[in-house]
Amino acid sequence: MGQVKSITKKSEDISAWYNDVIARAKLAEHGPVRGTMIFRLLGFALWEAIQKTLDTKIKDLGAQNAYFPLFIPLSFLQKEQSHVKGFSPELAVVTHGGGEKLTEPVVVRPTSETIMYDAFSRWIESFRDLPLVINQWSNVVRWEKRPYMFLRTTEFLWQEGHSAHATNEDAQKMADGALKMYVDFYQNTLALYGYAGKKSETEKFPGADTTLTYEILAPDGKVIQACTSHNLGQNFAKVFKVEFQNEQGEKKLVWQTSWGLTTRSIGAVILAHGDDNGLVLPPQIAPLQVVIIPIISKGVDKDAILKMAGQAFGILEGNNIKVKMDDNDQSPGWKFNQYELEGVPLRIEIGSTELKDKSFRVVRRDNKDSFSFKLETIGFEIQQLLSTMQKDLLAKHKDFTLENTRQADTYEDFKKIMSATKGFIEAFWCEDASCEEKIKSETKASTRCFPLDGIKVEGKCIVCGKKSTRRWLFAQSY
RNA sequence: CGGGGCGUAGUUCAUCGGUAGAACGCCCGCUUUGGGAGCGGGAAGCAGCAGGUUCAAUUCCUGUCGCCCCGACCA
Repeated sequence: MGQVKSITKKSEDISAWYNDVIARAKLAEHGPVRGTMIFRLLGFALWEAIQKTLDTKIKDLGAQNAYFPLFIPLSFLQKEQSHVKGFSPELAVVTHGGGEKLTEPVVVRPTSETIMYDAFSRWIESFRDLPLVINQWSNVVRWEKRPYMFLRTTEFLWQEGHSAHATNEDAQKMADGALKMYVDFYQNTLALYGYAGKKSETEKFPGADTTLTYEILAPDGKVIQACTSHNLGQNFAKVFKVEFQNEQGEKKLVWQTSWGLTTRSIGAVILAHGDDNGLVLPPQIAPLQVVIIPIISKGVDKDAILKMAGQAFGILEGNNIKVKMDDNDQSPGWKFNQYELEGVPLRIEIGSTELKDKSFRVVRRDNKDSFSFKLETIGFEIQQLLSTMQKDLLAKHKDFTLENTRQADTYEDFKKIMSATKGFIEAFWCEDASCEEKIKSETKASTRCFPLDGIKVEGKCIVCGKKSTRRWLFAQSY
């Protein structure tokens, strides 16, 4: 029996488990420069699947794709004060090019508001040019002090949507719409439950009036900011002079939004759904949904088994299911482990037993439930099972999230929860930055958001006791 | 930038003053195939880099670079 080092148990050390899964499932590896990441085949296939689904939704929102340059003049970033203040600590700055010192340093984009809106100011002239909704798929660089695979890398891939509108109401609708799109995507495609809400003043995007977010809970009780959607107001419009003439012929500044989702989403999927055997992929984004494993032992009709496997393959492929037949000569046990590691949602086994009663043994990746299907119905049954599994994964993550969302009415309770189970805490906060800072430095928990569906109630700030009108969500973040 | 750890085969590590070894992986052959199969053969290394000590350095010392983990920053 060959010895294969198994991955660290998720419950033992989630960080080691996470790194093991990424390495063993060949999702990614570290690049030679700190904080950079090589997306290997499976890791990039996941990103492609995300892109494919999300790109359609983005276009349904009314956006069109474009591409803006990687290099931005430093002066562009400096135009919006809070923007440059927010980003300057993590900028990669190019000072030399072609062997010569550049007259003006250029930065590698940390985000593209500035370079896009410089162009917008030329593109937009009339109210007839509005709304302008542009999306770009790109990489950005933010020099991270403490990188972490997928969740926090110096270079990451994302989509960034940017829009300009005639009114603040239109801009807010856009920001709301983008967030709704992300929530739908996370829940129905990535099977990840979370809280949608508004960021606090200190947590919002540098340069935004308001920032919307979707916050996802990982198994260790820490929280992942899964996306952002900003109402930028006229902050950038002012400095980049993005103006239009309205019906009355008056010059007006546009109202803008920007919104993004990154490769961090892959990290969230790994963390939330994975188990001791490796990845568990929601069927909707699994690059491979079903693997067929013929099991050929001596004394059985190999050709008959392969024929059966081929029939199932044909039917599934005809049903647009992403299916693969693995008739390589590794042992069945090796294959079982391998595909479980890679998170393939369903596996079909065909051996002597199945050949005898003309059935297919089907095993679910997430809970190991097994089924026996006949050839006549296998297409339908597998379709059903994939959709059931998709829903079950979301339900499971929702249950987990709700179980780990607690209310704390005193700072003592708050501290207790944060040092024990962690997770989300709903607590009253006066919305004063100093109380927020105190909580953060003492408990590592920051405000994650004020939930969109949060209700207004009377309460007292858990730190200072001042009047508060609503409960905010707090958590430690990744 | 603070605290800790580590740089040796593709990977994970062992060796320890006398210039290298295991496991897994990989390649070839035969035998196998219901939870990481067996046997035989094989390829694979300027021991991160630069100095120093020494007859001799992967090993000891100094420096340097890089990476990983833990804190402050962040999608």
